[in-house]
Amino acid sequence: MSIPSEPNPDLLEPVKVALTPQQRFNDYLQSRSMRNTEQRRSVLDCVFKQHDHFDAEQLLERLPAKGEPGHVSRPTVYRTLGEFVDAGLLRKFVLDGRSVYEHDYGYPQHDHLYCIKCEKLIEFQSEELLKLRDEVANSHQFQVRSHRLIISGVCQDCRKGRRRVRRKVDLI
Amino acid sequence: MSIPSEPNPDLLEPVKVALTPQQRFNDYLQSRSMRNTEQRRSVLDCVFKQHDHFDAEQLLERLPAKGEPGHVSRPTVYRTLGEFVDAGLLRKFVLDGRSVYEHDYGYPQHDHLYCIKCEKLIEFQSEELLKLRDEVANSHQFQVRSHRLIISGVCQDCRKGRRRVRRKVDLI
DNA sequence: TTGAATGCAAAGGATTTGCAGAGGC
DNA sequence: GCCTCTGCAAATCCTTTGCATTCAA
Repeated sequence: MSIPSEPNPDLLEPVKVALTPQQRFNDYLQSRSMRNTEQRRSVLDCVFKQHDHFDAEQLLERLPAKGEPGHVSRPTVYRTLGEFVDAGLLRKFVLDGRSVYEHDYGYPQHDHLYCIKCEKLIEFQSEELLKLRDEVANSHQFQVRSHRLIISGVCQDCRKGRRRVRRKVDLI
Repeated sequence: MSIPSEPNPDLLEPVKVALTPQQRFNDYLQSRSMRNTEQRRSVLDCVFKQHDHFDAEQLLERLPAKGEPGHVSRPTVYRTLGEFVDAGLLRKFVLDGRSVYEHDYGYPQHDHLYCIKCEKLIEFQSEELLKLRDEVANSHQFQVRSHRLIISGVCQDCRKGRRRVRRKVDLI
């Protein structure tokens, strides 16, 4: 399953979708006469096995090691992640100099709080923000395609916990 | 002068500040026993001569060429930009894989519309956004340090003008 | 069979670093 | 004079690319 069934207060409600990510990706491949390879299947399974944010490096560590079945090389991981973004399965954004990916398909639009101490990403949804975004765009005759809001600061846990680590430069 | 005096509808109203960027940077240097070098002066003048967004490459092109007085090497430009960010003179954010800088000192908080066609950045201010940001943070017991909102799309000029260029991946 | 996909090694672009010499204070 | 700064060259990090080989359809 692609969507965790355990209730988790940190996760937003999944959106109802007709197809599994696998089925949707198959459609995407067929529509472009691309091939359903073992590597693409392996990466897709790995990506949708857990719901979290990850970068290419983390995905590589999570995939089977070299020599194991299901192993995928670094260039292919990068290529495949780009395909998932194109296919609408993943969204990509940049944090601290590297690309971070998150589930898009079957998951609602949202934005993030980013803890500069523990680097945790906390998701939140805001209708109001969308309205505000569209109003601003309208007033500039600007046609919106997407937006990205990241609020940086210190999360609840890190405020309570050990002393705060000060960084020289914000990461966003 | 650091703040342009010509009225420009695309610029927000400058904030009243007691010191010039030069004076403020001198204070910063002295407070850290850092030195007021010709290179730092040259970069500072260049950066505050015009109000716009720029990256390290563009700044290098704008600075005097190698051999000319006021020339600054690439590593020093990078080092100096970091100091300006620390000193609160500049803000930095990442767009399309490179770091972009803009005036912070003497300039009000704002966010951006980003045209994915002509790569223009349009500034806007929204009290409402700040309120919304603080509400969201509050509800997560999150201590805000900063935020970054970029709305991507197509600007007025590019909508009217020539046909739109489609990109494979959004840049934010 | 045949074009698409993979893995390797190598390139790429932006940024950073080690270090010897230059230069503020 | 001391200690910071600079410039150079080289390294680093993340990501992409060229190309011969492998493989799905």
